[in-house]
Amino acid sequence: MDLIYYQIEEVAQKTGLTKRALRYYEDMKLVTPIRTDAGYRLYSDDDISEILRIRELRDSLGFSLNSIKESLDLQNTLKEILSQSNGDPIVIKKSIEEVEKQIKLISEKEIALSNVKNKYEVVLKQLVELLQRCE
Amino acid sequence: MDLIYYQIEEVAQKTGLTKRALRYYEDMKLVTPIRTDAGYRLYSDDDISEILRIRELRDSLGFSLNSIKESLDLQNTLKEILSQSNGDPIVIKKSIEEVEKQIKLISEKEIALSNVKNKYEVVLKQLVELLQRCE
DNA sequence: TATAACCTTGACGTTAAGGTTAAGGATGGG
DNA sequence: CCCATCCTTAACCTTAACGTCAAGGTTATA
Repeated sequence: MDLIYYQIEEVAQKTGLTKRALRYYEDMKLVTPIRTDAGYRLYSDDDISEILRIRELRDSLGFSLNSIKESLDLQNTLKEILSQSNGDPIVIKKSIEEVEKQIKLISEKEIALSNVKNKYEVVLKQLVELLQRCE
Repeated sequence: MDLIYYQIEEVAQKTGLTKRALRYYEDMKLVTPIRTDAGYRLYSDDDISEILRIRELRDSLGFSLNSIKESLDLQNTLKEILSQSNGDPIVIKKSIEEVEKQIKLISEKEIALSNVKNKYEVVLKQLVELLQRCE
């Protein structure tokens, strides 16, 4: 079974990004589709799910493309480390620290988010009560 | 007891923003410190906590200053609505919808965040195991 | 009263993340 | 073979969120 590839226009539709953004992401080395002999970009399904993950990080979490790249790079080195079933303990410890730092960062964001959410939920409750008294 | 006011430099230190950013936020009408006769900005403690909230929204959640402004404006109109103990039911219903929309948006972000966090936690666990086997 | 250390408003520069337009090659159908 | 419809790179434009002077007013201190 050979792989299916998509041209840029189709990928744009599938991911909700523009063609310009897809090309820009390639410049940033966030995705690297293969090319036809004529130079056309060909995206695999893996490329597309990668792009969707990037989109989620960008849209939902407001990460910059640079920090997204760092995050993806980190995940790749982690994969490498984990694939070799025994590696340098020093490298592993460093990676653990890195990952813990990321998790901590995310936890902070989670707290900030839930604060904002709580605030809105309090107001929502008050509004609903007010509406009931009005009717 | 009269209020305490701070000049811009001190506010910059207290909030971790630059003076330029503070002036820019005033241009954006995110904060409006009072002025001395000579035109110096004077920030109150309330101004400072407002600025800290803005910072949190910007840093942790990646909101644009525009959407932060919209959010703050919404909260102000909500306060007004809630202060008048009976208002126009139509207005109230609209506000409820607005708030529900915001909460939904935040929930989406929360899910996205926890997905990313989970991914990292799985990797972290694997790394810790790998380290133990190495030692 | 002079001088340093604040503050002010411009005004132009910068970076990220694309939008837009131009000029030209590839490809598929009639 | 030709035309429409894809694709390519290159180059310049745009917006947000400031950074960075520059020129000048204010205030505290020696």
